[in-house]
Amino acid sequence: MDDFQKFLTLEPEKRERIINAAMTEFLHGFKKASTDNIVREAGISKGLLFHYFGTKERLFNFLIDYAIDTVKAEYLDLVNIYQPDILDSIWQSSLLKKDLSVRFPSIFDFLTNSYVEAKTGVGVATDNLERFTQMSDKIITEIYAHADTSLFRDDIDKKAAMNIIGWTMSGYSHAKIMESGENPGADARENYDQYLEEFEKILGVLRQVFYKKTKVESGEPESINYKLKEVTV
Amino acid sequence: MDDFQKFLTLEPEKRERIINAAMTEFLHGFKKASTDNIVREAGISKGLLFHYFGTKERLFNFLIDYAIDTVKAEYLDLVNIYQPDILDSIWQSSLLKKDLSVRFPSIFDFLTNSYVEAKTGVGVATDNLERFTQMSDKIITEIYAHADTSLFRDDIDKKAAMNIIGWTMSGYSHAKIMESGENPGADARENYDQYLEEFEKILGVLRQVFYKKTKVESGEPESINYKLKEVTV
DNA sequence: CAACCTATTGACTTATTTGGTTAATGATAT
DNA sequence: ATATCATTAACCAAATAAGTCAATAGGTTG
Repeated sequence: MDDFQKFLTLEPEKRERIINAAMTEFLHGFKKASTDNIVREAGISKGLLFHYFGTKERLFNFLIDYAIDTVKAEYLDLVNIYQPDILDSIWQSSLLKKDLSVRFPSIFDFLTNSYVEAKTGVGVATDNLERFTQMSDKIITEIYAHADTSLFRDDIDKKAAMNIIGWTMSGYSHAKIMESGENPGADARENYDQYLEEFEKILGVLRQVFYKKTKVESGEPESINYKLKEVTV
Repeated sequence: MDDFQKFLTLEPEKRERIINAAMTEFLHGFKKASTDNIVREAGISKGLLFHYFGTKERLFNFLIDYAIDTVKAEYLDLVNIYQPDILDSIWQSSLLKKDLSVRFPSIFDFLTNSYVEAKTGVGVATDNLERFTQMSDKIITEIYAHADTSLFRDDIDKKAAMNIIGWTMSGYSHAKIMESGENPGADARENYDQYLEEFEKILGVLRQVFYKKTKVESGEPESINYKLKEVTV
């Protein structure tokens, strides 16, 4: 809404350093966040932060809008909701999410926590968050609605199967993020190959147990005929 | 270690109200926790809190020890690590965890976050947390070590299968906790039946896809021959 | 070099919050 | 009544809060 022109024309590295410092500090609630911590973490002076944003509240509202716009543009809009293979669909969205998390490590948690706080605590920027959450939910719903359930074995509960797949993916991401959080510094890109490799194996097992058997006659069970969408990695 | 006798002989309801208020407030870190918030949430005066615990730091250390002892006595010690059926094992531990979470809603997060903070932040009570975490890890390891992998289908990666099962369980719990958090008040016990029902269905699907087919000739695939351990519900 | 402009600093202010204290009060049993 | 206990709420000095502003750094133009 307002003009944060001066801030937005900063060199991207500095800009995102400030954004990440602020989002991370706001993770534990608006009130508990300290502007002193933000500027220390971002490596800028306090005057500069208030030069750009005026007040702590305007900074917070800017972050909400920025996070929403970013997640929309670089995640929600890129998800292919018409992908009939739910495993491919979730795999693709996990990749997108991971890419975004590398640039903005706190962005998803920031939005989630802010939404929870907005609903329970003091009134901060509720409208945009409410709309955004509804939009996110709708996209997830659509992904599941467009899933081709005929790919699944006939004898299993399809809803339960899709839930299990979803929880497995988020559980795996969560475990991996936890793990990488222990040794910071050159971690993300370093372990990324191993990460993808493991992830694909998990995916293969899910495919193996939930999908109908393909009519491939090759003896190796490893080689299953599917192609993963190539996404910016 | 120290004598918190006076506090521990309080009426249980008041005692646990204070403990829960404090654990919840400490969720976002030792420094950011405010004793004023704790006493307001617990419904006691500030003088009383400091009468019992002396300093904020002693309160925190007490909470760490209390949480560790409680989780050990009411969770870790009750888990049957010799249960060969990993699905039963995880199901049982999920029930125990849920029971403990009803009494102390923040206890697991409190320990997890405090451990993370202890390793990265200022030095607070690192020793006990380190030992406790190692003990927890060891038990999880033992559960998986005692799992009878011959129950699994021969053609799937057993490690991957067990990971998927674990993530599914934690993912389901997490989703349910989120959901129940939205409408507080008489929620836990109310939705508990439905919760168990859904949970059992999920469990059934996992059993269906990961386990070897049992030689039951009954046409209905719903009726699978297993018995869940009865745990205090 | 001088003049100018914008980006940036960090010491500063004022108000609130912090952890912690203490004198007074309420309650209970002898 | 009195002694003993738990409990309170006002209080304190120190720290921290958000926000300000005069001064400076750095670059561009003349």
